Amino acid sequence: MTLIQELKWRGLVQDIMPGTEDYLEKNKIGAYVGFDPTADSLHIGNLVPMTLLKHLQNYGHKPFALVGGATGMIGDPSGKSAERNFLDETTLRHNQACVHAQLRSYLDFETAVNPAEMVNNYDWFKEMGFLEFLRKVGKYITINYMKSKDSVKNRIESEQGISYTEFTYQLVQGYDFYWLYKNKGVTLQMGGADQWGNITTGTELTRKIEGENSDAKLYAFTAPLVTREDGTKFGKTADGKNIWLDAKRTSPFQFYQYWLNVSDADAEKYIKIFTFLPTAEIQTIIDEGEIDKSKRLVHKALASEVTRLIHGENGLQSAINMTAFMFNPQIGAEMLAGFSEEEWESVIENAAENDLRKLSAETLSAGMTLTDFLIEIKVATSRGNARQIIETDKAVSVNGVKITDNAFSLSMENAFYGKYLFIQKGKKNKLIVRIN
RNA sequence: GGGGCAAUACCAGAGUGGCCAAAUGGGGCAGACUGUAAAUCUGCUGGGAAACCUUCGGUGGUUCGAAUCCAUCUUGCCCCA
Repeated sequence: MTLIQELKWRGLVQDIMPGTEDYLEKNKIGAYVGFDPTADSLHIGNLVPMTLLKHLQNYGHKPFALVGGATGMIGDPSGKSAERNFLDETTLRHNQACVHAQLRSYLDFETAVNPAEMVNNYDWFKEMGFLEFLRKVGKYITINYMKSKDSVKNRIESEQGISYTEFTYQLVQGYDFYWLYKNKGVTLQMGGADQWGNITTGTELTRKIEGENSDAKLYAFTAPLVTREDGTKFGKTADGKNIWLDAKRTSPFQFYQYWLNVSDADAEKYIKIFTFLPTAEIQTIIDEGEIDKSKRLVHKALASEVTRLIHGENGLQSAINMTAFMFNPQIGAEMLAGFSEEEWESVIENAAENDLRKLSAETLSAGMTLTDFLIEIKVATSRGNARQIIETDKAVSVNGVKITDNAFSLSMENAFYGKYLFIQKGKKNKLIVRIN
């Protein structure tokens, strides 16, 4: 199987420039994707481009990760309906450094043959003046060409229009490709499907600058945008929060759970896209999963593999331990009572922030009703809501014991070691309250 | 500049003087089933233990009583010039 054949099988190819497949088979080349430094952590929406780079590297090509220090200062109009705000340079610099660090643990920057390399387009744009840009870049591309790109066309036709700055974005990104070609020998650009327009501007620009007769030929392909079967946006929790790669923002446990909870169809799709398991092995897992759906083999393989890729073996182990704790059907009063202080602490260490609450000892030792307690730890939004979940839904358990009386009184007596309370609301919401 | 229409809870959208905390659908939460699924079914979904209080774009009226009527303002849509 050629690299492109495999990537197609995995569902990672949308548009591809003619000749790319052959080219990648016959040469060892440099390939790049760009990352927007809009936050100080990447999120799983960035995982596809990262995956592409890693596949390329595994196949012997040299991956370049471009951090868009310059482009990030402008804003890509692709997929955006409104003009974006600028980021200031300090923030941008900080974000770049963080993104850089995350990529270091994902790609191999150390290997002798084809180490990954990090570049920042701010480095070649910071010295360039406006006149130079117009002469070097703007001269080669017609407005007509630029206008025809979907990202631009949509915005021109929309009421709010598009600023000159965002309109020019594609030239800036296009020049990146040219620059990397000239200075780093990069001949392939990849990205999400929404990047196709910007990418082709780059190949077009290079051809124009180098002249039609030169042998300058750049290649490109894009990956489809990843969707979710349930219609929600990929990479976001139900309440719209991003799933980050930074363990401080999204714990390995939450990360693992995200993958474990995707639909059956998505699990089969994602295991191909996001893991590096050999194709034959993936097929086996899918086939075996089909035999007994309840085992959720595909989900587990997907969640484990991806968590290991991002958080390492330790992160995965912590996620699995935490999962075992939080979703153990046996978990009840007896089991909780058997926990040592060390075990509680280790659970707390692995827990996601969402699953932890803090409460002062004074508040609790004064004694409080379950109703007030639930409001205090933000499990209930009001007293009415608290009564609803306690008495009507009968959904609340304290330390593994179901409580259906909203006047139930809590005090220090209830806390294990005077420090820990375990609260469940329904089947899926479990949290640990740490008294301090 | 002139004329018409609209604004309702998280969203969509009924309600056009009291029976309206406001139909219905979606979403959300919980329960049954299950695989920590999907589909389906059930309950709940402004606050308060309750009396009752706050809510139907803003303000001010009419009325025993207004989301509903009147005036005015704001915003949005449409038509004419």
